[in-house]
Parts: sequence; structure tokens; C-alpha cells
Amino acid sequence: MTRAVRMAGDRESWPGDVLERALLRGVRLEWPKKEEFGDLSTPLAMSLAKELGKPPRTVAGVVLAALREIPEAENTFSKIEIAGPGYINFSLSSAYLSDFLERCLSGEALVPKVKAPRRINVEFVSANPTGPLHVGHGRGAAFGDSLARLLREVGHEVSTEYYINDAGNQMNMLGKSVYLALRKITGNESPEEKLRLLGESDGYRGAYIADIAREILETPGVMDADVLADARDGRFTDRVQATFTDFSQRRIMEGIREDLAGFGVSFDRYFSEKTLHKKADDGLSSIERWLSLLEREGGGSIYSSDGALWFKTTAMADDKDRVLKKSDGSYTYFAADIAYHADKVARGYDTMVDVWGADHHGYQARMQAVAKTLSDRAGRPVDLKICLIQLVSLLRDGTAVSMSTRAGEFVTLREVVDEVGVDATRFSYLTRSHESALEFDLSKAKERSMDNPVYYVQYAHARIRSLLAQAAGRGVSVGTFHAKDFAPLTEPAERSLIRLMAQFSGVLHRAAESFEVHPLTDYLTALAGAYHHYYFHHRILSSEEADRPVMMARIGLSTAAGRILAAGLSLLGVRAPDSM
RNA sequence: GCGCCUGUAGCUCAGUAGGAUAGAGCGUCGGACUUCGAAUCCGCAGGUCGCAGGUUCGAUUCCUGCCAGGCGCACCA
Repeated sequence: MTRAVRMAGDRESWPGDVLERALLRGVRLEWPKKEEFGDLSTPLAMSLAKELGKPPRTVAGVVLAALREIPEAENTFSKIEIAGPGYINFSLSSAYLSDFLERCLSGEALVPKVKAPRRINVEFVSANPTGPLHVGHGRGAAFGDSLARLLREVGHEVSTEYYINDAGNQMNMLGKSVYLALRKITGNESPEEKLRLLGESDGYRGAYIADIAREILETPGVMDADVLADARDGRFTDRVQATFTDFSQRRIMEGIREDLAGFGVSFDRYFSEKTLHKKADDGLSSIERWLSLLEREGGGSIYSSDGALWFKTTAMADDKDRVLKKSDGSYTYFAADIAYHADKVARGYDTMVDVWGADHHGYQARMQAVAKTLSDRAGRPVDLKICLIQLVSLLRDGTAVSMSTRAGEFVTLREVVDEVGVDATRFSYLTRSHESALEFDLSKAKERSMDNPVYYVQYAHARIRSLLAQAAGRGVSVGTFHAKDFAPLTEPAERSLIRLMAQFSGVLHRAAESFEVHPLTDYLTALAGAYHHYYFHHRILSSEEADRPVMMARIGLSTAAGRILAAGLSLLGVRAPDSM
């Protein structure tokens, strides 16, 4: 295409700068909405026409003439035509489509790799270990995990990471909450003690807090006898604080890992914030080391004022600069975040993806400022891509399920997964763009209806597997397929199906480029629909000898479609069942 | 007050770096199982793309201003 545009440009002596600018933008290929417009389409001539000051259809005509002289174009397209206001529409030739099917079945990778693979770190969930994961975390988990799989699939080098906020007051409060729960269980609850430890705060009050306290009391050996004795008697020593905090956090983190594992999500690395605060042999913590390094080499982004240390986040459109080290000498959460991201850059990533809850959007500007500084210092481009996951509201039979975080009465991810299953939960989370709020209706998610397309897609796959099993049962032996075997596929429904299948890798690449996963979910639903339609209208298995070539071609087509469905579902972390 | 996200069919949402007659599912209504899985298929109806301007040959898409909903604006974590 690029070549054709160049040829056309030479021939018509179009201004070179206009041409190069257009080519730099890239020749955009779209999938036309209607099949009558072909399989691929480009509005290129229309944008070119604007700059050239010529009618779009004329420009398209010149490009088309040049295209016809290119042999590859001749082979891959059966028809190229100008339509509408100046689109150039391409219809894929049956030879191309047959080759495509052969490749699908040959065991070759379905998806070509990107030319310039990047080293990408995807950080997601990163929930504080102060309680179990709730449905909002679940959406982030499904998104981050599938995004990572997607990025990997298109050829990037991807690793995933969970940042554990295990430092700071929240952790102490967790320890205190469990301690107080234990006091309550042993019949020693006292408002004075609570006020002394937590002040006005309520602390953490979910049932899981009492569970942990009960475990400490009832399971011999989980806690040092001296510490337990102190706790029972109401001596809240530093050691009690440390032991309770540590134990509670470990328990909760174990629970989180279990919930994630049950949800099909695992991480390459869990990164503890605590390690950033810990003093090394040289007496400096990681935070201190990074901050002083950036103070020297960060291009003036860090400065002192009013007895505190600041980061110049206004450089990146933040409202005001942010404090790193408070005048009392302690570090803010933001300081740890800087050290953490600096560490990621030092580990060689060139793209950092941060998946956050939408309520953190106010932090974007400051983190982008940090990324800019880190990138400049590293002397290479390092991108920070922040994906904000919008709210999930839970419904049951159309009415909101109340979720009061304060009282710890939120619906956990585990409860949802137990109720509706991993597949339906993950698929539902991924049917919408992550930046629009999601309504998750528990009763609908359980239904096996089109309100819940996961079953629709899985059913298409199961249908295909069952068909193939049926074929095998009838003694149909399936060998290796060659492009020519697909010549009998002449039905419009077959062509529509293949045309859609051929979009698979394009959908993945485009989704990966925009760091989205819901286009894949939509695509799979459409592909399943195309297969169901085809299957309903055309008989595949036949015992007539004369039908054998058609049958074999259809079996090949079905196998290929099944493979694409399975590949897509696996990226979503959803099973592709053989039967259901 | 400032900032971010959202506003498209009765409902839930898509809509590809401005492009062809704005799409899908659910829901409503009406059809299709003696043959490979009816968890399926086929059809009908349903729209001032929040409102008003602007840029453009062309705007759901870009810009400005309103309106509505959600979220966020700490030397908290």
C-alpha cells in the first residue's frame, strides 16, 4: 500500500512533504462494517485529497491504478475498488483465505509478533493487605492479568507484579484491630483501650479480623506464648504490636494469593513496600538512596523547601508540587512510589503499566512527572501507562447490593467467584471498557443466557469439539490440510466466518497497542455468533462419498475456528470446554 | 472552586488516531428441533448519539460553553 502511494505520488508529482506526512501517519486499514464493502478498507485517499486539494475519488483512482501493478496485491485481493466518498476497498481472494486456513491448522502461531518487542512490566491489584479482595480488585485482577497475557501474545516481554503496601500506619492499625478483636473474644473488651490504641478511628472491623484473632487463640503455636500471654492480659507492648501486625498481614496476604490463584491470576513477583524502607548495610534505605540520587541527577525535579523535600510534579500538569519527606523526617507514600518505579526502570523495563482503581486518578499527573524524570535520567524512553479501572457496582436481580467498606461489609471477590464461577466472572469483567463503570448483576452472571455471553462463546467451542468428536466416531480421519482442500467452501456464511477469523491477530494487536482487552471479548462474541449461524444453516458431517471434499473442508474450517476461540478465551483466562 | 471518567435503542454497552445507511446483546412481539448439541438460529419493532455553538467536503468521534451522574483534590496511606 505504501509502495502504491509512493508510485502514485511520483506519477502525479504530488508534493513530497504531503506524501511523506501521510505515510508517516501510516496507512490505516479498517474492517468495513458491511461485507459488501470488502474485507479491508482505507480512507487514505480522503485524507490525502484534503491536503492535495483534489477530489478524493480522483486520488483514490490514481492509488488504485498503482496498486494494480503490484503483484502481491494481485494475489491477495480478488477485488479492489473505490466506493462511497473515496474509500479504497479490498476483498481478500479465496486463495488468500485458503492459505490463511492452512496456516491456522498447521500449528504455526496464529498471531505474528510485533516488530519491536518491548520489556513491559504490568503492575496490578496491589491491594493493601488489610483485608480480602473485593469485587473492584477483581476487575483490576482480570484486566491486568489478561492485558499481560495479551501483550505477551503479541510478542512483548512481559512480567507481572503486585506491589504490597505493607508499610505505614495502616499495617499497625491492622495489628491493633486484630489485637482488639482478640480482647473482645476473651471477654476483655474496653472502650478505653480502644480509644487509646486507635483514637477516633474504628480500625478494621470485618469478620475476617475476628477470624484471625480466633485463629491466634485457638491454634497452638501460631504465636509465641509470651506474646500471646501479654495480649490476653492486655499488655499491648511493641512486641505485641509487631507480632500481631506481622501475623495478620501474612494471613491476609495468603488469603489474597489464594483468591487470586482461584481466579486464575498469578504474579511473577510480589514487591514489598517494606523493603524500600529497610536500611541496607550502608545505613540507607532504598527510598533514601533513590531520592538522593534523583536530587543530584533528576534535573532539578527534587528540591527542599519549608523543611521538607518536594518533587516538582507541576512540571507534568499537577496542581501543586508534592511532598516526599515531611518536616518531621518521615517519608510519604509518594516517596516510596518513586523508589519503586525507579527500581522498575533500573530493572530495565521500557514500559511500566500501572493498573489503578479510578479513585486514584488524582495521582496520575504526579506519577507521570516521576516517569518523565526517571526516563530522562535513564537516557532512554520509558513509558508509564496508567490504566484506571472504573467502579464496579454489584446488583442482584437488578437492585444494588450494598457495600459499606467502612463496616467491612463489602462483597469479596471470592464470594462472587464461588457464586457465579471464574469463567463468567472474568468474562463479565472484561466485556466493557475498563474506563467505563460496570454493572455486575450476580443473578444475570449466573444465567446461561445471552445476557451473559461467556456461555455463548464457550458453547460455540464445545459445539465444535463435539462435532469433531462425532466425526472421529464415524471414522472420519483427518489428516493434514492444504490450502487447496478449502476450495469447496463457497457458501457466503463460510466466507463471512473466515473473514472474521482472519481479523483475530489484528484485533489482538490493536488491543495491545491501546492497552485494552475488551475488544477481544467483543470479537470472540462475534466470532462465536458467526460460527453458530454457519453451523445452524449448513450441515457439516455427511456419509455420502460425493460430499466428502465439502465435509473435509468444513471440518477443517470448524477446527480452525475452534482454535481461534480457544486461543482467545485463554487470553481472557476463561476455559474453552469440550462439552458443557 | 479545580481536575479526571461517563452520558449512544426500554436496559447493559460497542463504535477502530473525523468518514459509507450509527451497531450488538438483553428485553418486547412473531417464527424454526424425526438429521452434526435449541446454552442455538431467523424475523419485526425500537435512535433529536445529554443540550447549544464552532472547526471540516464530512463530527457519535476534535474544540468551546452549559446540563446530569460518578470519582478525586493532605507534609494520609
